[in-house]
Amino acid sequence: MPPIRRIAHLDMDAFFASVELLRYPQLKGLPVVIGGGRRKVDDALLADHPERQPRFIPVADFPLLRDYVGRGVITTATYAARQFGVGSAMGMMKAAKLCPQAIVLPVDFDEVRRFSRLFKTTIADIAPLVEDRGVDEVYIDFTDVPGGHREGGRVLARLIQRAVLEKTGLTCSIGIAPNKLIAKMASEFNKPNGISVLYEADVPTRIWPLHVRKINGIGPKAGEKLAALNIHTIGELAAQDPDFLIKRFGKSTGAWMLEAAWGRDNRPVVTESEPVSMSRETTFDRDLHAVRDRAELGAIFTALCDKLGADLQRKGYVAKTIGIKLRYDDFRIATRDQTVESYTSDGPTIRKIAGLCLKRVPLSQRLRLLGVRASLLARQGEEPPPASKNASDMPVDQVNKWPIAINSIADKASNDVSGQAAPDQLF
DNA sequence: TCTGGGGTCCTAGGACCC
DNA sequence: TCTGGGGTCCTAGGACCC
Repeated sequence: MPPIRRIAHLDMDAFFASVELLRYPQLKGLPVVIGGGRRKVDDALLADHPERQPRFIPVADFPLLRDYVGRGVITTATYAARQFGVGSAMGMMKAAKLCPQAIVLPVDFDEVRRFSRLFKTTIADIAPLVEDRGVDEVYIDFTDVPGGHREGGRVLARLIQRAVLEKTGLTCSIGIAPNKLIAKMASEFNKPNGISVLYEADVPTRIWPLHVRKINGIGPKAGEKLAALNIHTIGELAAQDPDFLIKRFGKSTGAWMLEAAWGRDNRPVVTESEPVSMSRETTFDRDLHAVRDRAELGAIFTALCDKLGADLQRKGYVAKTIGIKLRYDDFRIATRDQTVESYTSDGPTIRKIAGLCLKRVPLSQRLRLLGVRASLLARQGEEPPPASKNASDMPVDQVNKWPIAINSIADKASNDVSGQAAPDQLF
């Protein structure tokens, strides 16, 4: 019989905000939100205080949420700000209404990534099986780590918390359970700077009372659908008949939901994985029109393609499928993909292919966001040989003669903006 | 005055091949 | 000639996560 698994989920506490508090300790305990603008707030602050260090800048000099203008969402809020109902993914303007006195700082991605690497290597030095789950979270397999089972994993978790705090000055919360699914839920039980240990037998008492939305994988849509079926808690979900769930959610989702509700999950902790896609996208300061703002859009488009190419090259990948993503002013999303014969990581080539994608999408409506995506990736120098001969394997310059759709859609778009150039000529 | 940017995975339909 | 599977590749959209 295999030994019981002990899987930990570690979540850094208010990560982005905590990183800023290291730089500005005078803000500790105050409502602070991170997010929004691309403005160099810090540069401006330091310019006003040339002789002083960040930690001596008076609190009164920091920008407030009430004065914030522009688009964007909250990335992280300090616990003091959360008291006011402000939280991750909330629009800045809505947050400003709830907590106008909060201090707002932009995300410093370089700094966040530096601390992310630091806390992850610190953990890996103690327990080597670490799975990356984004910038501020990891799963850790305690099962085969010496001492990993003591007090159900609590001893090792404490050791890791101490090491992370020593190396980074940051706190984290850890849940330890028989699998990733429960560990993820458990890590939220004692936030911040907490540890919680769960066993299989704890599922009915600790997990079943929770709302179904606490299951990692049940989002707004599934949550709503379950609510409409009068299923609110995980325990209520666990009591359902499998056929009932399968009938309403499909074979795989329905079956998975029931397994999840019973706390069953045998996914391994995976330390290495290859990227599936890379992308760059940007939301404009104001909605742009394909024709009327063509120069601005064209420049943004080229810059996105160049950045994507640079990303691919820096990471040593090439791509065979290039795609675009638009978000219209009404928030609808359109995507177009094109797979070409040869792999590329060249900005201008990406731009050429993405330009063809753009011709296949309606452009009469204002745009809020433009994005470029590379997929079907291969490591540079290890590209698999071409497989078959078909239309989508044509060389890039021949793809210009793409037989359908281009003209019909371009015509439609140009009709909508009569008297002006057809959008497809702009890119 | 709504709603960022970077991802993964799944579904479903059509083309094409055997 | 008709019918019918299965498998793979590609594309578009959508749910979900951090």
